[in-house]
Amino acid sequence: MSATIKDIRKKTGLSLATISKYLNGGNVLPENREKIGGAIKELHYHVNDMARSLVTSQTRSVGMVVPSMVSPFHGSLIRYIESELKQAGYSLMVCDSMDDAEQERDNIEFLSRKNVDGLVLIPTGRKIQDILDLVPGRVPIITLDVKWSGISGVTIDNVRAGYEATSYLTERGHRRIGIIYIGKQCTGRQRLKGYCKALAKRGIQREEVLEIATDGTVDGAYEAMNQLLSLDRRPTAVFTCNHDMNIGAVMAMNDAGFRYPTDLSIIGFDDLLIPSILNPRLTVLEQPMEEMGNAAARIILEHMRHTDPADRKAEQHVYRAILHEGKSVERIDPEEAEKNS
Amino acid sequence: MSATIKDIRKKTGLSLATISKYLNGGNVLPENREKIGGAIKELHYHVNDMARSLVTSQTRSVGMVVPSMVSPFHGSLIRYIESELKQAGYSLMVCDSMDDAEQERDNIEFLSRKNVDGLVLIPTGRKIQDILDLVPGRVPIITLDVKWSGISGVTIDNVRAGYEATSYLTERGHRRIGIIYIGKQCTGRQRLKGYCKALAKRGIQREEVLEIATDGTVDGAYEAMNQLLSLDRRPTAVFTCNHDMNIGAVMAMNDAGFRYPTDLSIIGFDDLLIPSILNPRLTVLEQPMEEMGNAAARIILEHMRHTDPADRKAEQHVYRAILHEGKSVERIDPEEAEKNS
DNA sequence: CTGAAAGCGCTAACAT
DNA sequence: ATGTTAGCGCTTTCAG
Repeated sequence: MSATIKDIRKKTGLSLATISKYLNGGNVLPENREKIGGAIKELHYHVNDMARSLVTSQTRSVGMVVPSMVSPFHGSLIRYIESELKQAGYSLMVCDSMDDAEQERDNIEFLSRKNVDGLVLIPTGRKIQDILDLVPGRVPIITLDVKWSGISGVTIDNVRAGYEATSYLTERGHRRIGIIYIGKQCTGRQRLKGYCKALAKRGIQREEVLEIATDGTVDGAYEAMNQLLSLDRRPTAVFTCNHDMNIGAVMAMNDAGFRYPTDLSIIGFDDLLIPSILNPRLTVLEQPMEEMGNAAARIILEHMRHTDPADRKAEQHVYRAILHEGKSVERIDPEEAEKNS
Repeated sequence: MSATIKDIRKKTGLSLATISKYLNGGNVLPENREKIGGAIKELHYHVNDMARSLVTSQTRSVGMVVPSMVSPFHGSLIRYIESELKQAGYSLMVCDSMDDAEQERDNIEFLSRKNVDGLVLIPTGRKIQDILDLVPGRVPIITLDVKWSGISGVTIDNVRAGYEATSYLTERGHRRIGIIYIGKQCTGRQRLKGYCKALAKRGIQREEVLEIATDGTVDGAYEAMNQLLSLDRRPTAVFTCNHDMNIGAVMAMNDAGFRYPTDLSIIGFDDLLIPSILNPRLTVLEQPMEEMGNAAARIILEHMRHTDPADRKAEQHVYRAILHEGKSVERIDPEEAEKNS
């Protein structure tokens, strides 16, 4: 039905090799180029990717595994990656892990079996090696949002982000500051680290009850926020460490009848619709989604160009989150707050 | 490197044909089944999809085109579709059209060229035929959210949803009701139709200034809401017809200093985090995302099973949106409202 | 039920 | 620069 290179051979009298070369950007005489180009137009010829795949062992597709497609944070990254890959002729196969490590494993295995040429992972927090074992060594893997040593990845400087968010609060008089972070992931733990650094700088003692590790989901943060709100000595401010957790935390406040910034200040993460739909607007650390997505695409493309894994040098791209000020943080008098608590 | 059926032939002494049959569920003697099964385990054999594709002309992948990956409405549908397809051994290639008809066209073309076995579209509103011409006739297409005649699809009863949303408002005394809908899409226009029906039932005159057609984006709804808010005779309630438009409308209210439900009542669409993070909670029509996603997956799988397009009968699956009550609609006195306007 | 053989459409040596 | 040829790994007639 569809034309093949044999049809082009018939039309041009040239050999399959020459036509193949033309198709793959090799050296072909100008006059022959023209002949072939003409035949291609005339016959509406398109390379048959399946045949090409069989011989090259490449599918020109990359797989992507995300914890949850419903989160605009992931959706947004997918968008930019997909767009870049498409331009390079690569398609993107996505798999949703439903915030479940088991599923994540299966997804990676599934995509490997689908012969993707590369893999972009936004890990849920699982160990590196478990995953690497699932994927043939020739298939490059990169991570997004999370950093895995020895593997290329795109992240922000999470310690810094945590530090800046927390400093923003301490500068406004807050001393009892809650944090809701992802415990099983370096990203979350680094944001916590930044938080600790900011406290230390002000000479504020850490308090375990104020630091709540969750799984990073809306529900997890909902419970975490409730926990903080039910404390005898409530924090005057809370730092939520990702997009979905902003949501859970705000929902918990709504349900418990607390209002920000009057009852409690809040600073969140990621500027994707949520902060700006809220009233008052949420103050957040905004990640450069487009840059991160584009970078991820470029890195995986680069790695896929090197068929020999030895030629692929792991590189970390570290971006910076920018504080986007809303009206969710109140300036308070530290001593006053201490008395009231 | 990886084992092939030839290796299995060597191990079992059986012919390629028999092994292939085994792989594809044909009739093979029990003892031979066992032999082959054993060899497969021993050699860690996996079918090479690329080789299989070349001869069957099937890639076991389906393409999906969405207006925007950032919207949880689309993300959510993708999630459920992907999950069902994966179970059936199909991968999902997604493309984001960035709310642009040009891009949508390119995406469909791109996926066709990637030899997807089927296509799931959430159209932005473009004409049917333009798109059908881009895709080989053998590739089944279905739509989601939007209904295209002659093509299978999954939707909700939009007229009914529009009617119920609007009736909910009229029953609470509202007579001047604004609507922000998608103009270029049947989905939006049907919700408008339901709106009109509900007005008519109450004997309320339609007013053009209250009916604003937009492109369905956050920004579009933002402007639309501003337009409504600046009217001399403002509506007492507004109906926003999809997830992203809820956001735009609420943002506009926030920015203009209006509060719901006191200054204005609002009823929205889709229950995906936004309604419940808002305070007061948004009253919305909730679509059964999981059912819709699953249905879409089942339909496209069914269509792909029939290699002859003639065997595929177009079917519409119509679900129902359920009103999920929040606190964004105020009960008012119609006559009082009339006097004040 | 099994085997032999042809071929899907393309790439990549290798020779010219 | 171009042509010849041999596969890539699998499915699928067609005989037996």
